[in-house]
Amino acid sequence: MGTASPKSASAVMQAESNILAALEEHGSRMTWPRRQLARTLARRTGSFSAEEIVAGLPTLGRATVYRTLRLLGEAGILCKTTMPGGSPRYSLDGAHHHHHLVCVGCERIDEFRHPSIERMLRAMNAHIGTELVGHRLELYHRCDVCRESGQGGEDIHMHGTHVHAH
Amino acid sequence: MGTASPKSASAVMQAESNILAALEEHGSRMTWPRRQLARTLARRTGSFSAEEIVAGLPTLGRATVYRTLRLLGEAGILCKTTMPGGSPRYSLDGAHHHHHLVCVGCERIDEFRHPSIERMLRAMNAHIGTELVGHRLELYHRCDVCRESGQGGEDIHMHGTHVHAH
DNA sequence: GTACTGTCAATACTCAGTATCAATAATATA
DNA sequence: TATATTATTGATACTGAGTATTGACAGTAC
Repeated sequence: MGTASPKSASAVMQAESNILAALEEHGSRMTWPRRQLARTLARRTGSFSAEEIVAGLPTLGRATVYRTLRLLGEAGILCKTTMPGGSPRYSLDGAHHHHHLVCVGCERIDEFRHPSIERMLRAMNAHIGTELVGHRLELYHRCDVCRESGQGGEDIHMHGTHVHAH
Repeated sequence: MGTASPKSASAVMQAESNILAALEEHGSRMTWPRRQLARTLARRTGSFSAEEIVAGLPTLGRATVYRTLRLLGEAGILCKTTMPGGSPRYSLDGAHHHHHLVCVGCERIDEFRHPSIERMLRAMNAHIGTELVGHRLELYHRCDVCRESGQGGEDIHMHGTHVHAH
């Protein structure tokens, strides 16, 4: 389900131009702060918090970082996901419609698609009598790396956040 | 899918003793603030925010309200759900394992279960190679009442929050 | 009734953003 | 190229949703 190793130089460049292209298509101006952000995000693997990005780019204003992250979300190239405990994490998006597989150990976020999900949604659409307008689905797991190394304690509090344990 | 009308007196009493029983079973002391909270929550229909409850019980401290809501979550009788825009809503829980159907108009939250969901989860468990530890699934819709009355604009921003439009 | 310990209210704090706004920079146009 | 237009920026203050702390107090066990 993808590697945990750092991105190759070409993958980083690819990611960077994807981000810039998304901004372009979204009709946004190409500014120095946005280029900085694109460079920084393109290098990242896994997920990250907004504050990590803020801290890594001290020359940019907090508001600018948050604004641009929102922009990239609207441009469809960045996703905001919620950890079981409730804290938000961002990750770069690849494909179109997908859901997130979140490791509760290392907070790595992978995308997945599966026909069983679409099938389930169709069944639900028929089951409830009304017009479905959206859905949110996240699966939490412990990835191979984390299981082997014992990362990410068992004491994930999932209560009160409507995350169901299996 | 349930009525939007206020609860009957007996339903309120039932809900209230359910809450108190859950606290009891959870090993918590029976105090005046908790009884107040139980009374208040039992009367509510639909979903509510923590601050609504705080405002409605000015004799209780903010922290007490939040603590007790968390407690009730742990006791398995209250669920915290997230609206598409990200704001949290609480609702009293009935059955055991269920998911939430959230109306984006009136913020009413209903519970549902459906075999297609469990089937989907089993399929996903087989599909990904790792140990699933939890999931979060919410379906957003516009309920009949809201559709007829045109409640809840079309301008629900779902971007950047990883809520997928249908 | 006394001790023990859970719970309380008040307060200050954190985290994750958003609103405001004057200054500035990117693009469009002449 | 110069100028006009408008988007964007960074600083700052603010909000919403909670959590941590603490000394006072109240439930329960004995």
